[in-house]
Amino acid sequence: MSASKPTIHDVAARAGVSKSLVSLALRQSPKVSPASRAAILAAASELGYRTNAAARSLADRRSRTIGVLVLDLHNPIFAQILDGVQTEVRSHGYSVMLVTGNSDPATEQAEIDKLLEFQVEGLILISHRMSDATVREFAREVPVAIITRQDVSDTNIATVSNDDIRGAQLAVEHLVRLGHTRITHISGGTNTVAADRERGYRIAMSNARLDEQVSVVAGAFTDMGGFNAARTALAADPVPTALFVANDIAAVGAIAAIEESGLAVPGDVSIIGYDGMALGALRSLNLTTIAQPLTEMGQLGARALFARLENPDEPSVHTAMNPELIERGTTAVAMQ
Amino acid sequence: MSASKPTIHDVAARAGVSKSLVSLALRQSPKVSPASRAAILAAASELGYRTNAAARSLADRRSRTIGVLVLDLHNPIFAQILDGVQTEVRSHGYSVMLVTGNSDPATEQAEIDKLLEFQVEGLILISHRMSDATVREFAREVPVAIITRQDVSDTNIATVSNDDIRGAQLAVEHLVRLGHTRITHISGGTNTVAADRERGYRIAMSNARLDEQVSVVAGAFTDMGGFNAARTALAADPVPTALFVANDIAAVGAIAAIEESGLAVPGDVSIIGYDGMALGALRSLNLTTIAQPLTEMGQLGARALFARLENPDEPSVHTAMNPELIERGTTAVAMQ
DNA sequence: CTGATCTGTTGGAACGCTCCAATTGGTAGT
DNA sequence: ACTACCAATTGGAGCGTTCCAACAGATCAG
Repeated sequence: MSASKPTIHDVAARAGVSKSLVSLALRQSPKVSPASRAAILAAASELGYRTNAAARSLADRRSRTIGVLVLDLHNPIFAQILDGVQTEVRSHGYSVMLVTGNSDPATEQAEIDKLLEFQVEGLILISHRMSDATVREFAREVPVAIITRQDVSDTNIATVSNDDIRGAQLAVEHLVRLGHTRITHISGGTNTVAADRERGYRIAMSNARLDEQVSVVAGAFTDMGGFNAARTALAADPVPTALFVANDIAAVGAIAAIEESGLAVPGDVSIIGYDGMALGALRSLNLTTIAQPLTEMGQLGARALFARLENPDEPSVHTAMNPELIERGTTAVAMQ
Repeated sequence: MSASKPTIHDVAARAGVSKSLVSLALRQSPKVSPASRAAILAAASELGYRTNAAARSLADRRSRTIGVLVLDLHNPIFAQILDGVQTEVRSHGYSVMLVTGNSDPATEQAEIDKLLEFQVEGLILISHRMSDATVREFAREVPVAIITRQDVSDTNIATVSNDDIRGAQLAVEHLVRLGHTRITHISGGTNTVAADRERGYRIAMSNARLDEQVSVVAGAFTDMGGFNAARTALAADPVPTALFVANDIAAVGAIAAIEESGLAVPGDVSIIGYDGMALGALRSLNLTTIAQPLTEMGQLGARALFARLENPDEPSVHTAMNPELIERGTTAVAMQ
């Protein structure tokens, strides 16, 4: 009856059995007699016993835990991806240890170092800002799955992504079909996803023989990033008639900038985003976008990780999902 | 040179010292000679050594980790609160272990059980759906801080909240000032926060001698919850001229419902939300709301937890922040 | 009634670390 | 030269588990 937490020994003493039998009973071993089992369970609950995960993972040499890094909790699309990840991880009897590095590479790396110290058995990166070399370094210690990236190739890294280049082309093609020519791209910064989307924009513009209209304004994957970049874009002469914004959150910011400048969406300026975030579907936003199957991607990422965890010889898979145009209310036929 | 992870022994062998000295050196003890320190650091990095957190926390009998439960990652206000929590926790040299129970009490409880097995030294609940009894049970094991609730009183539970009743009154008073009388409340469900906001609504309506106009439609703290409830509210005859929606996310959904029914915001119907989420500030939403100092609340919650961690005799504090009206574009003078 | 087999149970070793008391080799004070 | 002290280092015990080999006690075949 010490003041500190009860251990397996305390339970054993109270139930009148050995610590080994308690250990067995607590893990539902079939070789414990019903009588002992009942006594042990009763003793455990009377004492408020809780198994010490640190001790267990030490003795067991496995933590049954997956580390998950999320780029940015402020963007709700990551919650959607996380839904898929959590479901899958839990179904395998593992726990998720979730961290975020606030889009900062150094913080991300520090957080992952911590996860590794906690002996996570695998790592899922839901977007990140670290260098490929850094990620490969981690992949030497545990299997890694990257969601939202397909460019890293390594035997111990699985990826799930959508084809951002193709998706961006879909966006531009949609605008071109509506008669737009002055289509400005608001980029998502200097990361690889943003780079791919910009590249898709350039390819599509070129395909449409609009090379001379190509115009890219540096933005970011945040609402303020989209807001500020849209302001810059609107200062151009002539004003663009359409904006392809690198992601949905930034697109919401861009809409704000347009409306603030006295122009209407989509009357004066059409807007198309990227991601397919749930919020964009609401009629008050009603955002035309290129959607990725977010939750499914989360699930597939986790599944790919467990495939390697269960069979380390299996090669890492790289899954590419199809981006899909969702036409809603922020794009319309070009005015002139 | 075994295949598995290097331990402190491997480092010791390689550096030609004892494991104890390695342990000391790795924890920056001043009593290690510069020469030994250098040799040890070199050996550690050559081997790719990483300290095993499970072993450390077992031996140390402390994990230097705080468990954080978030109600719902889909609502970006929790990311704002989390920012404050993370900053504060890190500044104390602790790590955050983040989980979410998807607004489901049973899942929340299971996740917290896991956190406790990992020997977290404290618990921060950023909103939750568990019963007070359950939370008190946890509080018997570790100090707890609840953010966004003030009703639980227990020596081992600190709370940080805003005065939801007062905030709701502010919202209604604002609408009344604008000349509204048919003010419908869209509630946030059956949790205590929603109950307080509804109570504030009723008090304010009564104070304004609008008892007969009181009308509450059951909603939820989600965009779809707000959307569906607003539809119901708009089916009333006469149609309300203003909606006080229980939180911002639901308010965004409510705006969608209003616009879909052919009415204008704020021309036909005024809307005011609650929370002060960052997204609402964008001109495209431009949501009038009652704001809480979210990030600050996160920080204060964590700070209150550490106060008790560092000095267990200190009584738990209950901090109430002031809610504040932020008048933006979704509320206007009543039409008639 | 004996030996084999099975069921339930047990103590000890190990997991990788930290802490502590003890030890070594100087260096300084008298 | 002897004690005293200090700085640097060490082995061992212990943290709360799990695993394993070993062991009692029943049961059963011959």
